[in-house]
Amino acid sequence: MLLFAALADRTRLRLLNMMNGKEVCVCYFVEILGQSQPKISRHLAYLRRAGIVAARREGKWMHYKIVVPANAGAARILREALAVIGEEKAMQVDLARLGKACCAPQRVSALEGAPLPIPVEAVGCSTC
Amino acid sequence: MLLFAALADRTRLRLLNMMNGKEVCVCYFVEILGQSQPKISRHLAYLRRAGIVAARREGKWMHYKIVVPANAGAARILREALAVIGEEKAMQVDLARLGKACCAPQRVSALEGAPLPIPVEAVGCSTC
DNA sequence: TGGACGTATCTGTCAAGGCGTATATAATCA
DNA sequence: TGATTATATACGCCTTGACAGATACGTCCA
Repeated sequence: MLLFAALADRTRLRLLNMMNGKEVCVCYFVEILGQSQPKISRHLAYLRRAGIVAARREGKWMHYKIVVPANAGAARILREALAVIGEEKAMQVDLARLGKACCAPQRVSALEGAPLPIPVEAVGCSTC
Repeated sequence: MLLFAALADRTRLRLLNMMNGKEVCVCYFVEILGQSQPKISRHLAYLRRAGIVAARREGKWMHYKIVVPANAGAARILREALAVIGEEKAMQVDLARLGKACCAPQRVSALEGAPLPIPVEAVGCSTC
């Protein structure tokens, strides 16, 4: 299953966790994860090829969000995976840092002028 | 996550599906899946390294069964994955062929004298 | 004790994918 | 139009894992 391969990488799991319930600009991923921009971009491309995320351009910014797989089984697996990884401490730290950066993007030089994440309905429960 | 990598291969999913609720002898895997014995053995070794299955020797036969991962999240994912793949037609065909072979192992020359699978409690729901 | 049988592992080959670096593309701004 | 910014892709290197084929290991039986 292509979905399992997509989930078998820690960076991709962190990206998906940050996208759970939000459509997020790439620049936040780069800033919060502290990893190179090409690396982030490649992993997002992988998730896009796997049909797990969708991209939307807004001027020079790209926003990514999770899309529910057409296959019902894959959707169940993805939901469960998001719920499980969301329980992990490190993932919650990512979300906290994302929330902080969004509250004051001008404080992070790399994020000046960056568009805020946009809430979407969550695929996996992010609060349980 | 190591679990996702273990699930990202069709042969391993078929093996897990056949082990769902049963402890099964390697010879059945080779016979039902129609794949080479070394290939089956390698995938079983992979699953064993990933902590998803356990092996037990009985004379010259080896039996494999699923073990619930210590990590609660991993256990949830595995359970969901087993339930989802169990809905797939091809997986049900595998189970049907396994059931048939077990009813009359002497009919399949390769399985003469092979020990029957032993029921264990299922990790994923195999009937829904 | 030496086959025979069931299973595991080794070897070599190949493709996929992860990474850093460099560069290309797309949109904006001066 | 040219510079700047945000993001994507190309390239080369390296590791992992999938496979086939050969072989080793463990157990049983004659």
